Amino acid sequence: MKSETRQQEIIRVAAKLFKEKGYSAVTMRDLAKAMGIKAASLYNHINSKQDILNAIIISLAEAFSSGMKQISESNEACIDKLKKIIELHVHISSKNSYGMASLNNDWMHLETQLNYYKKLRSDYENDFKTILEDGIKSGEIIDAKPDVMMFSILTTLRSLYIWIPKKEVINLKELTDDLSNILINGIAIE
Amino acid sequence: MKSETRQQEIIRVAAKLFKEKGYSAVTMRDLAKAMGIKAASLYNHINSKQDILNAIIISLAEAFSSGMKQISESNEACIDKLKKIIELHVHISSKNSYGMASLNNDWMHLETQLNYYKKLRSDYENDFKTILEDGIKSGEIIDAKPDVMMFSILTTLRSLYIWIPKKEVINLKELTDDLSNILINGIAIE
DNA sequence: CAAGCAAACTAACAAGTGTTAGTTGTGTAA
DNA sequence: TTACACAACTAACACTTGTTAGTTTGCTTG
Repeated sequence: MKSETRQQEIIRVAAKLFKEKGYSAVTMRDLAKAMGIKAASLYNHINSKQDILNAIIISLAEAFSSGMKQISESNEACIDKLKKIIELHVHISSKNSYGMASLNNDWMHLETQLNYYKKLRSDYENDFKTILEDGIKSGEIIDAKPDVMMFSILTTLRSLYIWIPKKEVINLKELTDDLSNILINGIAIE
Repeated sequence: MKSETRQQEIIRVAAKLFKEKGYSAVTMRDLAKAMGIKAASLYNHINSKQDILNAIIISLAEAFSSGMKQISESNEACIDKLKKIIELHVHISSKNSYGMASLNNDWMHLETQLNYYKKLRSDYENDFKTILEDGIKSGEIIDAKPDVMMFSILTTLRSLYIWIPKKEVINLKELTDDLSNILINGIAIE
């Protein structure tokens, strides 16, 4: 059990601050104070503020990509794939709710990695839409506009990072099931 | 037909910039350039950068509050109230998608108005939850956790500002109906 | 003990920040 | 013509920003 390096610690604390105020509003002096050191000392462990953002966002984006790859390549029914996607979001968002804030709100401040991030995101969305389209063809889901369905489900999942930490106790399996039920079957009786 | 004042124009252009990069990353010189003037000239029309943010956010938050007041005080069925809420979000988000970005992402940069904003938001969410609870009691909607249902619906509605401008052409009535159907009845067959 | 190294420090920089003061030009009303 | 308000300007301010250079501290290992 190797413990966290100082660099990982800085990135973790940075993600927390970025969630509260956004990347641009957090200064290196803010981050240093939260770490209990001086701003200049941060540079013994990281190369730049920008690199911190890269580390936070890209690792998360890649986690979603590889999760989606596994799901989309499986032979499960469309509805089951959707449940797996919900599970993926709940899982990642609960483990790293701070980083998820940057992924959602600060991706536009990426520089060298911006195009890579955009590619990962659009691939993800295309896979998602394909799953829905397959479900419509196979008669598993209603014949509504796939992009409206995707928008509705995906924005809910993308906002989990705001909501999960607000719950005092949280049973992730239960949350996944509740969300699956609501997102897939709706909230109306009949 | 009184046309836009210079102040309103500045606020409108600011909202557009805030949507792209967030409040903190937009400088007064950025805003001035977008207006075709020098930064100092902005102060002939506005008091401070902070005041611009206040103007954008508070007017929107109040629009939602008064919309919700009308809906929650009506005698309609719960499901119909929900449809009205969806309509409210579609309507405001389509009219002011730039400002909605600030409302969602930059509210924490409010200063004097922060507590007022938070009050409006929590009142709004309480009214929303009450509508859901009433719907459960009256047997209109399923007996699932009201906060999970609210989270799911509300985060979708709060993200409309990202999505609406991406559609080339958009029929707002159609979008409202599609969203109502998906959010209320789900996407599964049966 | 000596050497080495990781990780903190102080001091400083050049650039960028929101904002103010005072000035200039332009169109309109007296 | 004069007067005046409006809306732009230039110049500057005090402060904050990310980052670098060079130095010190204290542990670990030969």
